[in-house]
Amino acid sequence: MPSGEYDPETVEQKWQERWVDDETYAYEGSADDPDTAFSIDSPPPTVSGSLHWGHVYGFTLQDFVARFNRMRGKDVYFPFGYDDNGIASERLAEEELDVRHQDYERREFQRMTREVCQQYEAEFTEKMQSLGISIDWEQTYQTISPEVQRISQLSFIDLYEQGREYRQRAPAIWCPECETAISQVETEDDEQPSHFHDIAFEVVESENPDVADGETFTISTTRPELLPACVAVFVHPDDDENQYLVGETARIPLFDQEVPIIADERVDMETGSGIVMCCTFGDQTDIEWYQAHDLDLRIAIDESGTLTDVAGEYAGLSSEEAREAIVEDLDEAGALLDRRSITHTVNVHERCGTSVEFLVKDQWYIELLDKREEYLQAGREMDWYPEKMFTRYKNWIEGLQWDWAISRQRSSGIPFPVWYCADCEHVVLAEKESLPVDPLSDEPPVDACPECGHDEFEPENDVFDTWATSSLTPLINAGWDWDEEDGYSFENPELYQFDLRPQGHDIISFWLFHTVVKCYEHTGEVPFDSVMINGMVLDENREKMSKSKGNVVSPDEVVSKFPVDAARYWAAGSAVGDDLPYSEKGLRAGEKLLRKLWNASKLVESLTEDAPAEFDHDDLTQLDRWLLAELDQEIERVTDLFERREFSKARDGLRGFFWHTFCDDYLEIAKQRVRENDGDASAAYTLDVAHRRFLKLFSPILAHATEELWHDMHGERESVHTSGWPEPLGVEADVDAGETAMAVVGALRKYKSDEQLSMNAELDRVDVWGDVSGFEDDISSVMHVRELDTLAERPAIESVVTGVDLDYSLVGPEFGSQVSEIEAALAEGDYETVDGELHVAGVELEPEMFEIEEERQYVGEGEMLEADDAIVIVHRDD
RNA sequence: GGGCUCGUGGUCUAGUGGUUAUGACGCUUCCCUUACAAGGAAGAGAUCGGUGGUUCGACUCCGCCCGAGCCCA
Repeated sequence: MPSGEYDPETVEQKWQERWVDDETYAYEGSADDPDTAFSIDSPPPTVSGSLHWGHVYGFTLQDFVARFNRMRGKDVYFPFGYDDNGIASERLAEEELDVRHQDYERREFQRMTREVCQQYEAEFTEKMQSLGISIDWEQTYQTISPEVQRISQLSFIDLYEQGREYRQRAPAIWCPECETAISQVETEDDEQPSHFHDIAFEVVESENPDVADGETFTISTTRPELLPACVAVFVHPDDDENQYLVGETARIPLFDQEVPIIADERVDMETGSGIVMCCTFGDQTDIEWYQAHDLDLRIAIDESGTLTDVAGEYAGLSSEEAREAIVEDLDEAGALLDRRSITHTVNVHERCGTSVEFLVKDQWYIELLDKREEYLQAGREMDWYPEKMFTRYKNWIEGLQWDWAISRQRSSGIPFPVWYCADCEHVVLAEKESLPVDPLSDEPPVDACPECGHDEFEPENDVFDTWATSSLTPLINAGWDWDEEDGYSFENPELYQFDLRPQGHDIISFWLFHTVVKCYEHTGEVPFDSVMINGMVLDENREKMSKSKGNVVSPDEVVSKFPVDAARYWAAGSAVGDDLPYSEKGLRAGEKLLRKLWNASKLVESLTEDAPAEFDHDDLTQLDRWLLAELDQEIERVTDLFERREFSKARDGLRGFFWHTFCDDYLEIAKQRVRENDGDASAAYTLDVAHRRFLKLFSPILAHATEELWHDMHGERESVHTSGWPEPLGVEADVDAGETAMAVVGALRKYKSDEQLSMNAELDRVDVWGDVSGFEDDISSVMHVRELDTLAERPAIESVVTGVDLDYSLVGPEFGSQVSEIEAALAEGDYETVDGELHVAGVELEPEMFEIEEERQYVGEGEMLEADDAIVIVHRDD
């Protein structure tokens, strides 16, 4: 029995433990029908350190969907993945064990990483459970596990066999610090101080009379160390001043290679001298030029950022050392015209902040560009919550310029299951049944090259980009595998396609997109029925939380200060897809609702001790039927909103209905009826029924408090979360009369408030004109009216016409530009009504087009109140 | 530089071509009413970022400008 004050700390922890112990949220898996299963594929969070708001918010929104669907009778599959296949966990293991991954065999190091991650996984599990997320803890996976490695390698082989993958020597974005290739999306811009160097280039002797012997021109560069890599010089076609150079040949100072001077629109005329050198490779444009003009390759910088033999005497220097040396020598040679400090934007690796290089490497690619239209169509087939987020997916695909590079030159990660013939470079794949393999430790499946018969093989050193694995979570969750008999198939085919994919809006472009591509190619089916995009959690001032700003509020901190249910209430407060600002006010509002629910429940409990379990709905009083009918409407509304994932509206509407209609209007009356009418079976029954229904409706959001009350008050064994969503009862009621009655009560409350009377002050006599039939006693009892009469006749009032109110939605289309004339005439009072029609400004308006506004003045005894359509007259004897 | 999103009382927020623009928090006044004063009742407070246009009518649609954010260059 609920008593005293609500104690969320005890209650929440109790239920969190019991839900896990009882496996309340276990996926039954007995149904084969995909319509009965409701499957969720959450992007697994990186397991290193602590849970942040992005996780909490995203998972809480998913939990609303999961709980709602579970209540609706769905068999919900809500798994959890730990992403520990990546640099973060690698670093974690190295730190924790004080080792270097290079010192271990890849497989051995991964085993060690798995062990280190276990404790972090346990911590994550505990935190997720302490947030009351209804995850099935029997359904978990680690992205570093051998099972997931097997799926990743199967995925590679499947795509290779479908001809969707290729290996190419191609420019790769390279981080010299991490010594790995990275993808375009792993780079970011950074403003850095640098120097602009004006360098004189000599024009090679020419037949052209416009070019003087020994003529020079100036190029400006921030990277003089790339001079040995220079393969061309570019001039903008609109650059009249320098146009005479086009077609000539330039000689590079210090290095003396001769390069063509070419016109191209990609030159930025505003920067430096407007003449620019093109190197292998300084930036993205250099690559474009290399491809467009079929230029030479002069690779002057290697993987570690060291200069190569191409740089002659500078070979072996780091690029910084080489820069200083070259600048010095240029100066000596008289070719350095100027050197000045600037800040400019450079491309850096987002993880370490090092400026990236462009290298030419052998890389594996997944082909994307040829199927852009198909992937766009796949995106269209999913339901987007909110719909507008589809645009981001669309823009991303339309802007794609590169296929997807999946090679990473790292020593740890999931290896490519590939060997190459040492002689002819023929690709040898691992056998599918033997996966996972590591070519560095395992032998290839053939003794001799099927192509040339050579018997030596080179293992592929590279590992997969982590996205190549992260994009497989639907396949991991549904148990995708291969065997001789069935080929590729699912262990749990009913889960695929997944009903819900949650995703932060910042990573739609790669995580979601890549997942759609991979799964679509493997199964021929779009992996998700719907995508739900969550916004970012901002601080109280709507600014992004960041460690450098010091405005980070941790979830732990909040949950230790506020009930989890209050945090869930707050999380339901933004439209899906919008950012969610951290808000103590929001949390306190949640706490208030919990308190209200608790206190109201205490009262309901005290009133329903003798409530009958059954009661013929036709025999309920008007008021009780009215409440249940209103509740029916609310159920329909809330159901619809939950289906559309408009949690904020569902929350606010339900809160308002519970607080005002149920507590303020109904409960105030019902408590007196039960107390005064010896238990009042009709009211007690209604309270009991309504209260159960409220708990169900609130349960997806206020998961803990509703569970506590459900068990405590209604003695149920089963969890409220599996008790079934309420269906409308279909109770017949005079809803209009009920609403009029509530308006009358409201008018009387206002009267008492205005007259500074207490709410339980007695009123001698009240006359009501208006249909409140069946509610008379309810009004009298709650407002303490001694004698309540309903008037057959409208009380004598003087009506003063104050104006005419037009229905513009009818008048506008009908009369168009005459509307302003009509309005002017009405304002003048220049109109008359004839047989219900309004004659004004030379036109006649039908009765439905207007309403005569009247102010009513009561001239009889007592005081007149207006309550919607009803009129209330209060008589006081004093 | 390009794309997308968003600017509504002091703060947060609903809303959409057509009455008096929703609600919450805060504020003011009143009320201790045996579930809850962390409650209840009432009230004040907004020319809907700015500016042009379309329209009989714009918070809503369109253009431009200003401001904030995200993604991509």
